[in-house]
Amino acid sequence: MPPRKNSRSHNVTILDVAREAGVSPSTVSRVLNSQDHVRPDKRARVLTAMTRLGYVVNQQARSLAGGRSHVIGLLVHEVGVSYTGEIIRGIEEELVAAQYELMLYTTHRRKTKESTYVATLTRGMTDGLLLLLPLNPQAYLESLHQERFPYVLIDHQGTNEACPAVAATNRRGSYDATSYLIELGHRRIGFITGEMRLGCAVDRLEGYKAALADHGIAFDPALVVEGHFLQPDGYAGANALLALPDPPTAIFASNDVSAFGVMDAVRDHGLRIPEDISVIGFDDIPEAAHVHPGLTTVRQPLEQMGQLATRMLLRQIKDPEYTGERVELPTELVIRQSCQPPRAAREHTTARRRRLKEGYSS
Amino acid sequence: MPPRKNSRSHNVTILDVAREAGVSPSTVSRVLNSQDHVRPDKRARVLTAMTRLGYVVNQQARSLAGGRSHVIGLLVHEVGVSYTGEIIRGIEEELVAAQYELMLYTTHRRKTKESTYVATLTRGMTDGLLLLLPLNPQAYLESLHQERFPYVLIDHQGTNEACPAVAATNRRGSYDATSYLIELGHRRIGFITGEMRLGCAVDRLEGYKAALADHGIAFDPALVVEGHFLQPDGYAGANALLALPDPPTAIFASNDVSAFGVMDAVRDHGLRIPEDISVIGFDDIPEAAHVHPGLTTVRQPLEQMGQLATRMLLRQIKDPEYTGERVELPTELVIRQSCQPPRAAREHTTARRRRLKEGYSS
DNA sequence: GCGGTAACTGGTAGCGTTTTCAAAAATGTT
DNA sequence: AACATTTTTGAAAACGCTACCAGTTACCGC
Repeated sequence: MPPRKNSRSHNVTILDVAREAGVSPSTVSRVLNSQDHVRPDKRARVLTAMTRLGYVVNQQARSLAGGRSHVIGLLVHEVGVSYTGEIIRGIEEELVAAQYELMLYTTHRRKTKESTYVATLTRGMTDGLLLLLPLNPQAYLESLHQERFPYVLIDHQGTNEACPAVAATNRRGSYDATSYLIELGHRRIGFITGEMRLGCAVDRLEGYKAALADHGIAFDPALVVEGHFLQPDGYAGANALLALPDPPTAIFASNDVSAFGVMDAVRDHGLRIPEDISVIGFDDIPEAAHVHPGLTTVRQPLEQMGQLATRMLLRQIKDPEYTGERVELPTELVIRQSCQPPRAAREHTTARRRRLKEGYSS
Repeated sequence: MPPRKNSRSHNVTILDVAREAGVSPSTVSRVLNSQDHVRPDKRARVLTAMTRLGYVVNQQARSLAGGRSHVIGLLVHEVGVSYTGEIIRGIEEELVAAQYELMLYTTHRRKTKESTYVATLTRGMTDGLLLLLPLNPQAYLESLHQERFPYVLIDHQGTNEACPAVAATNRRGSYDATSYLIELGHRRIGFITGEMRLGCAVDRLEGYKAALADHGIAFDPALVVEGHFLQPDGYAGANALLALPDPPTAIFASNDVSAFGVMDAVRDHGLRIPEDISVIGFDDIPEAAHVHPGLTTVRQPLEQMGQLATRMLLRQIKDPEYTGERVELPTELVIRQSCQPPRAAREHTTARRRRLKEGYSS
């Protein structure tokens, strides 16, 4: 007697479909995988039989039999931030079109040996892996590579150029934002870095420096504060910058979330945005448009990045010969209301002094 | 000749482990599933053989053979908001302990017939389903129920009391928050609702009304503005409330995100929080603590809710007899800096008038 | 020591697919 | 009409594991 999974009634299998349609299981399988070499009339018979019986393919069996599992894995550090959400949206869009499912792996929870970890991911469960902004991917990247397991990095500047990856033009975006502030007339521009272990954070700092240099403005290390892409970092950083003897007239935060922290700090000092201090961010997460004043920021095409990465991964899965390359998507300066030219030197200082005093006394 | 999956070398299976350890495949399987009835020495031999060979279990085969798939599905409306993120964190914690994996399904992307959809979910891929704040779950809830497929609702007030679900004491939390404001001395309290198709939003409005009634304050429909849990809703709602001839002295937003919108609007009116207007939220997402002033809010134990739901689901999977019940976790008022007593009537109005004028003129 | 029970162990038949491989049918060619 | 191709088809063997069924061994009380 065949063991039943549960007490549940017998699942309909391709055998049932085959019987119903009067063909062999092989033919049903061929129809399922939309292969050629099936006569149109039989294909139609199979299709109707499938709908009549309410057949649903069993992925487990399919993948065990040597097919693909039709699942890809997403390795992500933190879910629940807009940045991740936007990218996942892009991934899902592409996946649903390709009839693939998404397996979520969060890195912070893992304590097992990396090697085993990758093996687990690799073995059967998924056909490929998307690595979203990994902090230290060297460990598994190597195993992945030598196992020739399909993967794509998202938003990571690998040391290895050969890695299939998609990212945004971080350096360029940062350069543009800084130039924009300079062209508005700002000369002292504060900068709050991101998590400097991440290549994108380094690139953004470099873009800032390059823009300064190209416009003949000396780089002042006092204007750079280290952060980690978090709101409190922006808050603390801005506080430090505003306490400077000669504070900046604009602050560039390495991502929108920390820019929100900056905005809070600026307001806590009794200063107004953009009248007293201009603030600019990076990412263009949805909140940037919802905040008041609207945050001027550098748009990363997050959703598009997710889509592209997924397409690259799926292509790798289909065609083992294809090894994706590194792609950079263009950033774009999104101008909202959080920046304006600084006040003329004299008027500026007096007005700010007055306002600072007011702010502190309240 | 056995067909090879790829050109990859032969995967190590339990047969290899069995040979290496000098036992039968059955014994290896028993060790894998940590069943009893295996002598310690053999178990040890198997374990060492497994590590020596670098064995990794093949989940597909395992589940196909009638075991569990060791995967649960999470049906979620929107990923990338803190609310979801916190809950997922809780889910993951529980899952990693139980050696389960997480499959992510986002609802918005689906256009297929519900019935097929559930069947797909049900068939093989996952052992159970977590439904996070589903908008209209009736469709699949029914099929799920009659298929006796394990599932747990998170943060949803089903019409059916029998549904296994975990939620927070929304009504009570809202009652507490409103009472707190009343006890501070507020009499006119604005309320911004959440998405009213969701039970939790309805409950929160009810809690607000109940607190008002219990304190002998007449309910004024003019003070209630409908929102959908989004930041712009809070902004627009607060603007509407502040434009009232007799504006509220405090605003209660149905979730933190819309409370942030309220804070923006209040500031745009040149008013200060909490001196001129008190603001209170609901959820206690991480940002609530990072914003300035810190947002007083009603804490939902989101992470804990995720954990509990997962535990309930896993228990259902293990024990088909067990049908989870509805559980409500207690909310807690988290007092930060965004509320204070309203100014005494006279001083209050003059001060606000002055400030309003200032705000508008700038 | 002996039957009886309980703890172990191995053999093997599936689970539902895909994938050869070869046979059968259809098509084209002279 | 006979032959050479090319499409279509079906049978059957995996894929790696679990679950059932016997068969072994170990333990216990007499």
